[in-house]
Amino acid sequence: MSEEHDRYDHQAIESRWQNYWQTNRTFRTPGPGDEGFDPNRPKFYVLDMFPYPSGAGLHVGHPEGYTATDIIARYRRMLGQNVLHPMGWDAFGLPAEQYAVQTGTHPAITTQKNIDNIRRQIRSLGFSYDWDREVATTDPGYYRWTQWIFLQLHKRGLAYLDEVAVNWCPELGTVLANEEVIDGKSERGGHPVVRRPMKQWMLKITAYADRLLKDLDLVDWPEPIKEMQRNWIGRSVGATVDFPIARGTAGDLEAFFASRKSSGLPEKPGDDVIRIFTTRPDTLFGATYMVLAPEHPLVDRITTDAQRNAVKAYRAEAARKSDLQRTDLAKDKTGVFTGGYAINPVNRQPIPVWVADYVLISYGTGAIMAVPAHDERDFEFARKFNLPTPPVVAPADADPSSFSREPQASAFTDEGVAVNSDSPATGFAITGLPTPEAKKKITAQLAAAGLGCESVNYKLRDWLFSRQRYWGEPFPVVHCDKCGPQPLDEAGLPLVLPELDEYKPTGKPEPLLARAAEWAATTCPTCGQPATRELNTMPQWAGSCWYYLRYLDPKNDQRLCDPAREKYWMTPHGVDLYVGGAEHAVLHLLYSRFWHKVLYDAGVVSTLEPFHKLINQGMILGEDGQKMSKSRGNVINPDDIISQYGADSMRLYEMFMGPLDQMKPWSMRGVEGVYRFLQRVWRLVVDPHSGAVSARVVDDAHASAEIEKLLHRTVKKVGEDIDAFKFNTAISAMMEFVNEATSAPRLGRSQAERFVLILAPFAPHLAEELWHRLGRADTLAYEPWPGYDPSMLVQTELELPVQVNGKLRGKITMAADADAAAIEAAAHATPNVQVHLEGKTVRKVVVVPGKLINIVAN
RNA sequence: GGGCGAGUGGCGGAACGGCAGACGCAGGGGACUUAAAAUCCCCUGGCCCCUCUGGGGCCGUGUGGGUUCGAAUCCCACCUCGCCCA
Repeated sequence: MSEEHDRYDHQAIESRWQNYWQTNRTFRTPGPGDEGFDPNRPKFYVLDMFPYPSGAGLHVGHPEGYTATDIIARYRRMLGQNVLHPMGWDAFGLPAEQYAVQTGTHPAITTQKNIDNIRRQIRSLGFSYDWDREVATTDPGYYRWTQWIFLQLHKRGLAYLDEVAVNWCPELGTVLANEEVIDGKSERGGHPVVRRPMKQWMLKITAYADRLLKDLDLVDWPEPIKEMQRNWIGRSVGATVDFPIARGTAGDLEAFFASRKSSGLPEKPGDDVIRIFTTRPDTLFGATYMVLAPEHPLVDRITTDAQRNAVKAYRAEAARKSDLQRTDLAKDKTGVFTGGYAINPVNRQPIPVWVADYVLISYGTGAIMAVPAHDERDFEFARKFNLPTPPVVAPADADPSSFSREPQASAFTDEGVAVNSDSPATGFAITGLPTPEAKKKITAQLAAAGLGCESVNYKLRDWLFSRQRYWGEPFPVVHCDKCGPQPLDEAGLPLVLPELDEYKPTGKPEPLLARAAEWAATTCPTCGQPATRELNTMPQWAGSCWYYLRYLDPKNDQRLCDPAREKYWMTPHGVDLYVGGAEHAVLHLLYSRFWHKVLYDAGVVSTLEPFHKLINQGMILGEDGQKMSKSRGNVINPDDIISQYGADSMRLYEMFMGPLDQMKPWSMRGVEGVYRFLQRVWRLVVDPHSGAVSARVVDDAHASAEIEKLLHRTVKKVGEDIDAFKFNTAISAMMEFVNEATSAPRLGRSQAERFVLILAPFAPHLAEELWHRLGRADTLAYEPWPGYDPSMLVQTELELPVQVNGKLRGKITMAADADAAAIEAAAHATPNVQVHLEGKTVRKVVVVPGKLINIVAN
């Protein structure tokens, strides 16, 4: 009886090779200008969405994407490419600040501690990052350039201060972007949010709406993600139309229309006109009332004294609701009549103006013409408040001349033919025209009268860029009473965050930085007079908008990034592969694309888009099939898995679970399964009794030809599956190889080596160890990927299924190059086939070479 | 309400116009062992039949239709779940 002295010891192996990689800087990646850089190799930039270093550390979801990118990175290094594979920290953010409120610990200290912990966890998984390129958004050497980019935006007129209705969250002590508010509560923490007007920095992302939309065609992203971005941008074509507010005398109105006719449509509508955007100008004759959003500036002016109290109460109530609550179709419409009237420009009819919260100040002009006969929401509203609903569009198959003027039972929202849409008094006339022509004609008539124009509207709003938090990038701006807001000189950056002694939110919408009175007091860079620094900070999105560029040249203190390095790594289409969660489908990816395009216009980057191919990893659920959460107690901690089964098992299991982009539940049994596989690999090469190379590993001259063939097939499949991100089936193929190789008596040394090489991207520690034990001195990280010989893949004999009427009735073994006649003859000779053909006439025989034969008979 | 995606054994999944269930897990049987663990070998979709160390039939990829010699795969409708938008 012999003891096993040298079993698969994942802990020893993994710490040995992690130390080796670190001390030898195995994955240092030289770029242009660096020692050891080889410009002749093709480059590949494979990027993970960098994590927020939370106190809870790594979640099992993180290593899923990181393992996928690491496999790609290691594989492509073996293909001889220069692989850029960096990691960093999205380290500004609220949790560290909230912890500071509770304990008084400076957020920088908490952040550093969390980064150290999560870096340790990531290192323990053996990822091949170039740690020399690590960045943290909280590092002044990093945010100096975030501030610099802000100055470029400002210089281009893309950053401006505006008094806007914001989502103010008293609990968090900050305003939030629309995207950060869900169901009237803050996305983080679920605290109540109210709307209030405040002066804020805005970024003019709308100026890039068209390019952000169009250039989606350039990138290789999952179609649903592109679609979500398209919807978010929400481009729609229609018309802008001005409705004058009803005024004193008929003569005043005449004067208004006459002056519009001569001067044309003004840029700004003026305060006696309600400007609206509509995608259906062809329904103007059906407009029976108008609606202003509660926040609309004309509300006060138009409201009559009799209605003033009701309108005031209504506006207060609306301020407490979120946009979502306000637009929910299922919900009852609410609203209040202002007492005022506007004039429909196409027929000069006065129509009542209401205030209702189903109209959002943030969409279009914040006012609408309501056409209840042809819009669901207007129809519901009109029915509730007994407003008329005359039809002005008939279904295309109806007769327009006899079409009823009676209200219909429901809103007809499709295109059709305009009816009841002529006004001899004004000359507007579109009756009988199909919807597209009607739109065109009435828009042209409006333009001629100076009352409207064709226009494009976006759902996308400008980006609210101020936060009242402490732990974010300070704005490089000074407010001067005389000169207004003045940007700091670029050379003076970074503007470093001041120290605070207290982080608690004040409950007032005053930024926390107001507490740093000494820091805030400065002089105006333009006139030299005393001035105050901008006290807001930037949102967390800022730092993550451009981090992929800093990795290219992380230590440069002269520029954001050296142009030669940018060109080498980003040509021809940016980051080659970007992997992360689908939750960033809209915000991060849209903001990032926006900044990238601005930097492109500024000549800082050379590509139109930052990220070429995008993959979203799916969520990993708990063993109970539920989302992992502390309260459910189903959270899996990567540290536990690594200490018990090892990093290689963790990596392999996460890839074996199923397709990368799908949601899938965790299974401890599954981890044990891949752990057993790795043990089998170990025993295939190493004799566990002696620790020497197994006696099964022999000179190549004595290797099995069958195993050689299987190995070629496996090499081909693993390579192709990696290219297709089908890591689960690549692992299956390697399992099949190991099953066969284990039951074969001999394994050639080069066969063992080649198998170790294809396993290496998946289980790098074990592969390095086996490579070493097979007598190789160096790391295998840069060994060439094994090739395969296509002639080894062809089979001389094939087993072909034989079908009768599409049902499997037998199998025949044929030479691979057998002709159809021979196959047919062999099929007919099969006993079970004869049984099923008995008494039937063969009508047709389908022979698919190399696949099957189907005999059709009746 | 709209858009997109997904429904395959006891479980994760594979196959994506050509032998459904690769690979793994779980389960059953056996070998080794004083015993256990570990390891190795065999079986394993459901129902049924026969002359039973084997062989065969029917059913089966959410439901119902369709296209095709042939459909898990393509088309239409529906159901359920998930995500996004309203």
